[in-house]
Amino acid sequence: MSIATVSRVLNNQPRVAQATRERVLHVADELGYQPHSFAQSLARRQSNLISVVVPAMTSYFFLEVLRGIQDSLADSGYDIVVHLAKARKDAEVQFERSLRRGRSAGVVVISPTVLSAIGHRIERARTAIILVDCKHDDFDSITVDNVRGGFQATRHLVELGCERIALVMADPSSPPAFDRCSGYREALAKFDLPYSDSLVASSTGTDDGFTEEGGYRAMRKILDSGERPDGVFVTSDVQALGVLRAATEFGLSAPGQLKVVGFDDIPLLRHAGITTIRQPMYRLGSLAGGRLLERLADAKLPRLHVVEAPDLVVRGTTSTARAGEVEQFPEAVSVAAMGDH
Amino acid sequence: MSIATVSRVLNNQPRVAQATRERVLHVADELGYQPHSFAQSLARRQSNLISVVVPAMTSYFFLEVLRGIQDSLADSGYDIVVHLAKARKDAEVQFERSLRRGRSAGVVVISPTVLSAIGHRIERARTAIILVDCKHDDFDSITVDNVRGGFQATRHLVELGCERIALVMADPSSPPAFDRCSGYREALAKFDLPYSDSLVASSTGTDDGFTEEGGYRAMRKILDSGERPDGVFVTSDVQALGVLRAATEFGLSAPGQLKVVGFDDIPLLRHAGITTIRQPMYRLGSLAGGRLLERLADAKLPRLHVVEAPDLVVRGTTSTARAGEVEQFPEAVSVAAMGDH
DNA sequence: GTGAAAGCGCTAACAG
DNA sequence: CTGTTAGCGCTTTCAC
Repeated sequence: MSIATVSRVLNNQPRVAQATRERVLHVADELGYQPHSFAQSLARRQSNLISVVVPAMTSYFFLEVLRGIQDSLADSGYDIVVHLAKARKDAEVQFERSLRRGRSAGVVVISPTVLSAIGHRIERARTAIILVDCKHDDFDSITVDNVRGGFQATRHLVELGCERIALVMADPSSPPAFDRCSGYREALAKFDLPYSDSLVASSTGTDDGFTEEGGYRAMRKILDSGERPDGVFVTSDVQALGVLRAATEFGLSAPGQLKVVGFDDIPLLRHAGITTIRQPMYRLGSLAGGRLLERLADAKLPRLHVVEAPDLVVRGTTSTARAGEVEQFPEAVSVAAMGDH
Repeated sequence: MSIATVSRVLNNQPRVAQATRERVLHVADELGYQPHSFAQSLARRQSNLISVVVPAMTSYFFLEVLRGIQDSLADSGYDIVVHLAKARKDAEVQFERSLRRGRSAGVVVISPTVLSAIGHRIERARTAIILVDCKHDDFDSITVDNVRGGFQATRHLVELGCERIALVMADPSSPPAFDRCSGYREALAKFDLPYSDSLVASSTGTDDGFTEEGGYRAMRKILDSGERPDGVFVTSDVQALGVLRAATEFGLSAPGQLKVVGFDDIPLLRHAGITTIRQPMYRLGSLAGGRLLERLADAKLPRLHVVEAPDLVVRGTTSTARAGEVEQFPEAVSVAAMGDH
């Protein structure tokens, strides 16, 4: 019984006698033997590690996406190494590390903060790479249609009769925030409502401004300037919390004097009754994991850009009818596959 | 210039001429050379991977703890592999995998769900193991004093004049929930308040009952039975949300007719104004990471059991004074070091 | 100071 | 079907 035979059995290779196979399996089980994955990787010239690079945002978004990735990779034999990138510069370092030193088979990069930091460096990578929540022509990406989300939110406000619709956005350098803003402007244009700079404020700072405090300050800015919007689209639920706080300070309550639409639909915040645009976070993760597996199996696959559609979820901040009950308006998912350039 | 010399330089070993060293460094940098970590691990007979086993709870708790671990390990050269244990049985499998197949240098196991599932199996491990949020004599552990937290919460209610204090707890098989309950009973005893089964309800199900729905159902049960508590301690903020919802349905508002104290102090829920017992989640993680590093450096260290003290944070559900403002009553941290048995 | 050589634990031809 | 023989890329004695 040679070591080679054992290897064959453990890897379910054909040319082994049934008797030998059983004997090996039996002994291996008895000894609690586990192949050394590093040695395997070295000999096979392929890793069983997949890196997930995420920004240090303490957000629920990351958690859900990670869950999706993890689930989709559960039976694949790959283990997941998480690289939390604290700062922007850190993201670059983390990425390089995960790519080279860690010898991952593939990498999932979540969120645009990271992408913009990595920039061109990302291009020369030979590993399988999937982008989540950010887009780049050279890599597969799984994103949410933020423009459409912004449009839906704004349209909802228009349909409710709002005529002075404000926008509280996060740091404009964050692609999702920027895109949601674009949707807002598109909707205004489509419904013949004027765009006014004084109705728009962006919150910056920690987590690209996706914070309660950021939302609060941005809304204060608008209100302090004397503007009195009758509706406001906020680029995240967390910020919407701050917007509501600012509104309350000015004696404005939702949905009466001010209708508010957020973005994300964070489960933990459902009780707050914020009308919002739901992102399929878990799904983004599982799609990314699935695609990574496909690409790992065939590196020559054409680039795939999946764009998931967000849903409007109506709650208390825009509607008094059946308060507490969740109405949904799911829309179809659009997938765009494009060949290489 | 041999491969051995290069290895020496890259590992900062002494016996190398300065000139050679610089030349190697220069070329390495130019080529963007990165040592293959698997090969290193194999040759050195030691891993650079640390496994973190977490329950699949979609909770903020895990995220914060992970952040703490990650930060404390940032400059150590270790990478983190995350093992999400979906089900209880899964936890065991994940653990075995992380321990053997993955050849981790060390493991951090978060949360008791996982521990109870692993049980005795964990004992024969030779790897460095740190437990977070659960305790076992054979391993280092970092926990929060849940009994004390439960006591503090209940005492706070007593001091506010409550005489019929209810308890809404999660699945009693969850150690944290159980301990918080113990603290509740201790406080009742100390302040000469009778304990009544009809004032206690536990929520079970998903995530060990640490859910909004779980809290809602448990509170409904108490209220439906005709009990009219004037205060309630809930074993988590998420559950407290459900408790408040149930109370509202019965026309009880906080803090007027019913004072509510939760547990956790989840940042995302601060706006809800729930008085709560704060857990230092991030700190648990960074302590765990730090301790792991210590143990990795010296396996013969005596067992260390760190018990962090939680803090009472008074908010709107128990106080009308200065609503919105956060008062804190931090208490000292207690650390208990015990030798091996 | 530096190089040659022997593995680390496993896989993958290549013979038998 | 099974054993032998090379490595995978790096570290580490042990000579020189």
